Amino acid sequence: MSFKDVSNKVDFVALEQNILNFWKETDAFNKLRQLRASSDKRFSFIDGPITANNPMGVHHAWGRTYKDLYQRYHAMQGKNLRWQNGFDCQGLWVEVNVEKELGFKSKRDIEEYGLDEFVKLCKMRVLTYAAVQTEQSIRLGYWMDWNDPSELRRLRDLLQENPNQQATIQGPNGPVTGTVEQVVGMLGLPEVGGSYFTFSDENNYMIWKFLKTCDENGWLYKGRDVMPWCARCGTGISQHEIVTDGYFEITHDSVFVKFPLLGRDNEALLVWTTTPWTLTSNVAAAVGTELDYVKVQHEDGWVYYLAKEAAKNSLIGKYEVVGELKGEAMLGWQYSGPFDELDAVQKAFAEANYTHRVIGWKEVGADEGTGIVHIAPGCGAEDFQLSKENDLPIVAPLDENGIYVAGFDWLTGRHVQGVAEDIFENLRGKGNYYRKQRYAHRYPHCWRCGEELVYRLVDEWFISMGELYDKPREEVTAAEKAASLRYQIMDRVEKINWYPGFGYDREMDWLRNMHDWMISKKRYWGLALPIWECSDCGNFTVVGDEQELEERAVEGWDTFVGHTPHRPHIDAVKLACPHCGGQSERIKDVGNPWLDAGIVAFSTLGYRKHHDDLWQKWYPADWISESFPGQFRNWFYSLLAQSTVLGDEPPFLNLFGYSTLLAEDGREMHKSWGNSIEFNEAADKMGADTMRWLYAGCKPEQNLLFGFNRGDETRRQFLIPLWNVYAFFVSYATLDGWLPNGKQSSVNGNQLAGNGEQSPNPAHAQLDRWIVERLNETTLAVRAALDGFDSEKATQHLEAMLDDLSNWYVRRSRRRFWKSEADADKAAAYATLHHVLVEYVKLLAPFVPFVTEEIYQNLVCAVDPTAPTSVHHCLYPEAEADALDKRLLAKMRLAITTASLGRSARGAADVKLRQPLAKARVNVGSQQAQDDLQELADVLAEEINVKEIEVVSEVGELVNYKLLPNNRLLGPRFGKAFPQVRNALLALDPAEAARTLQAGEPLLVTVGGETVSLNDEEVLVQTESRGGLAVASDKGVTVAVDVNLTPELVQEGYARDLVRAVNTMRKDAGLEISDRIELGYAATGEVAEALVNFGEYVQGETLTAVLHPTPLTNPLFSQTVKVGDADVMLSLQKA
RNA sequence: GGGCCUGUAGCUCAGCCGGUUAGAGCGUUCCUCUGAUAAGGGAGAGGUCGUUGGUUCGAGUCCAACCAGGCCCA
Repeated sequence: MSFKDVSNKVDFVALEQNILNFWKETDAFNKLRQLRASSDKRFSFIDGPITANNPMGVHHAWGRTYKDLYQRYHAMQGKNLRWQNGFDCQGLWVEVNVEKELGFKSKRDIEEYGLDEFVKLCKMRVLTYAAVQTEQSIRLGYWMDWNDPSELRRLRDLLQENPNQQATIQGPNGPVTGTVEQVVGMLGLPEVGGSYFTFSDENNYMIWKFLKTCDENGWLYKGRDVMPWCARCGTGISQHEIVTDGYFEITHDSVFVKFPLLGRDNEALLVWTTTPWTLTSNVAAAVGTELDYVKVQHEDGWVYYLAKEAAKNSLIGKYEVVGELKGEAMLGWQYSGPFDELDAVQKAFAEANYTHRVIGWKEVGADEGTGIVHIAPGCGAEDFQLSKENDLPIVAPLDENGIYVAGFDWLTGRHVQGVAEDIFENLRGKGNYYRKQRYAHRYPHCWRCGEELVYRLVDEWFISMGELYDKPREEVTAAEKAASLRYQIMDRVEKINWYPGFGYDREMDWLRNMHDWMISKKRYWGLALPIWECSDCGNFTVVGDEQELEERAVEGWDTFVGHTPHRPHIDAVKLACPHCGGQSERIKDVGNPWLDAGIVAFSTLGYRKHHDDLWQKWYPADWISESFPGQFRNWFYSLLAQSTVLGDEPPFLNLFGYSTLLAEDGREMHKSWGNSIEFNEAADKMGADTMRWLYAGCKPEQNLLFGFNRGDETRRQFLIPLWNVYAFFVSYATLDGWLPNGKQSSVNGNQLAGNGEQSPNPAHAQLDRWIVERLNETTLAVRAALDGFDSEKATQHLEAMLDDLSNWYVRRSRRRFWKSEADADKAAAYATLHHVLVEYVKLLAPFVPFVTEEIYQNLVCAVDPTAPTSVHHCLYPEAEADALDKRLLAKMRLAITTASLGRSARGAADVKLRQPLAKARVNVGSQQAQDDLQELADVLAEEINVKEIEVVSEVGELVNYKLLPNNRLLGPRFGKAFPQVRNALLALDPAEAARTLQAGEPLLVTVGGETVSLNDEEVLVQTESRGGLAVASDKGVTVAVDVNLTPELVQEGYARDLVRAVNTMRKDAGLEISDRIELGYAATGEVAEALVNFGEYVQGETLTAVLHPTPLTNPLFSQTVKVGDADVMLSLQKA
């Protein structure tokens, strides 16, 4: 048994591939599940489903790093987990892509193609990308209960062949059989295992149950509203979906139009609109009742009315103001509309017995347009609202494809996009046209296909969110709350911890502002809304599950049975109307996809069938995590809303959110901008561990700038130093045949004396104890950070630990590993470094699962067959906070600071570190610190390369003393008199005052005739270097080095230069670290003397068996190097 | 229009309950160390802390207004 050799050159990407194979071969993930399955400690995580519609991106990898990190962390605490990933499957996202693949332009294409086949293609696309995303997630090192990707592809192919053929898949408790369609509909069920899919029967039927409950509470209704509408997708876009991404700045032709007033010759309202197509549906003109209007006589012969402030920007040509009036005076004025000749207009007006008139509206302003607003209740949300308040008729011009319906004469059959010019022409012909104007504004677009949205009058289905009461929340009564879902959700939000905290405010803000939830979509691929509407009486009824459907079906059940609850098969089922007995048909709409995602806290836990053993056990989730943007109104909201309807507990207890991933240039990633990085590319070039460490270490609430430069930096800063420490350990341990637990291989027969963990050298024993204390300190800090979902802080502690391990512990201990004697000191060094590395790697395992597995396999498994087979099966290290040796930690920190200052002081004097110096003087404030430094003097001497360290309480000529008031104490004590105290203090002689305070006596100063006493805590005594040469100070420590060189010191410096040169030559000559050499040289003067006086030292440091004062005759390697001012010829060969 | 967030070095960001001379990383210049080093260390240059007021003995930090940018909602 021995450690595997480790190269200090490492290819992390290749390493990760090996580890992936290792996990696969050893079935490491399933072993972990088994190890934890019977634990009564649990960590319940519910995955927010990823849309299985495209390969995943590096932004998904960010989120998945958090998900994997915290799941692994909790698994390492012995907890049982669910390990279930989720795929979001239904909705327009998928439809749009399938349409694109088929080259479809409109909904009609889909209907002609056939719903059955279209829906099948949607399912197939989901399976395709679920397989891809599964593979990518595995590559990231994300441990989940993954489906075999090839099995998903097999199901997809079978589905394509024939959905009705029989298929069998292996579940955890045996095979599951059914038609392919049925089997696909069962994915994610407990008896099938693997990821959940929101297109599953269980997910859909669970939503039915939810909707039925809503209906029973009276919260489900059909509403008529004017909504943003995508004419291409043929569907309404709900408030939840209008995201700012959908708003683009574009320029439209806006138009000024005359509305001639009835009974006033050549007098007209001047009206402005940015949507000329809506003029066909004009019903009223709105004015601000308090706004000032003017009547102007224009040179064109017309008299116009418009807002006073708007006149200058609206009118062209010469005009004269002939009157002023308030908007209120215009109320009720009648005018002839711009398209009164259209049948649709005449019919609507006749039915309502109405003529165009002026109404008042408080929102009207004069900043834009003319201060008279064209109102078309069939074409605008606010217009529609006004029509209800003012009892106006409605003219709705567009069908669902954006085509003018019958009754609009020459416009009928034309598409809304592209009629603007013809409308202008028509208005010109009728004399209503005034002028047009290019107008740039932010206009909503379809978030999926990019088409400009229009506003259209539609029937849609809504869940009522309840009234928003005009009073503080705490005053809302129980009865009011019972009637308002909004407030019930808010109560759940209170019970949740939001990370970061502003998440709470965002969610509450959304809940206060949200409208009723529009849940219908006039599309094909999605939840079949379980609403059956009677064609006779118009009443609707909601079906709560598949049994109820079967019981109530009066027709079409045979057509449907055996299929998943999707269109078109579900549409075949007819029910009897419970009100009139007539026939009810399912409404054609499908559901909003956030219903699909929001129900998973119930559907994936078998709420309907495994209520006690699964749902009770895992609900609510301990933790969920998603990217912030959008989710407050989407997933977080839908989870909350649905769980509130169905139960009393919040669906999750802790929510962790993170921001948006951007490219390294700070912009969004776009393929066309060339700044986009695909996940596979990042994994292949950067490596998963690098990516994960980068993600884990960033600030989640801030946007993350991601790219290869940052990846390189991360690798360089963390992974490579980690690897170097590991490679260092293994190369020396192998050389010495050292094994943990006192085991000893006989690789080279170099027996280590003693198995004890304690070095007989007190300084070394202390160093060993220190690094173990640092490990314990880090363990406590990392646990605390991760318990609060703060991986950023955790990585900071872990990086600081590695820095101490690499740049202090190993550097300070190197010689213990080099030396040829195998003694107890060396054994202690090995035992300590091995222990610290192994435990440190366990701390790191949830963050960087690959490299830690590699190191663990070698440091532990290679030499201990009884150890857990994977680092991820281990328990997370623990430490006792009370047992920490804080004294030791502070002491070593002081030494590290002091050494750093020593190097800095040398740098200031421009004396390189290899040149030994006679003395360094160190000053620190407290007696304790002085004692500590005295004890560590040998260490410091070596670090700073001086012969002697003198710890002094004063460094007189080297530093200036400076007195500063301790503002924190003296500010509050003296208040307004503080500046006087401060001045009095500054007037004292600093050196003398310092001596007084150091003697433990108070400092007396006179302020305004009064003597006040200041103690040593109230006055800060600082030393600062005087004039800088060879002195450095920081944090109350001052180090001064003596730069006087004696000939002997110079020679010793030369000797060290020579050692360095020879060792570089050894390396260049390709020698092993342990090879012994003969060394020849040609040198004169001081260098030659150095080689005589320090020959033994040079030989020892370079493993030189024989030193020849002449060049070798047949050297393996030779070189001339510069030492001091002289050239020295060096040659070496193997001894 | 309302709400939230941000503004600190060339870039990315720290900066606690207000308290001493505002820090780090990257980049850059110079120096240095290295038989674990694709590393590491030291130093230099680089700042009207968005602007203007206010509170205070004292403001990067608290308050107000404004400017600029972002997000959310109208």
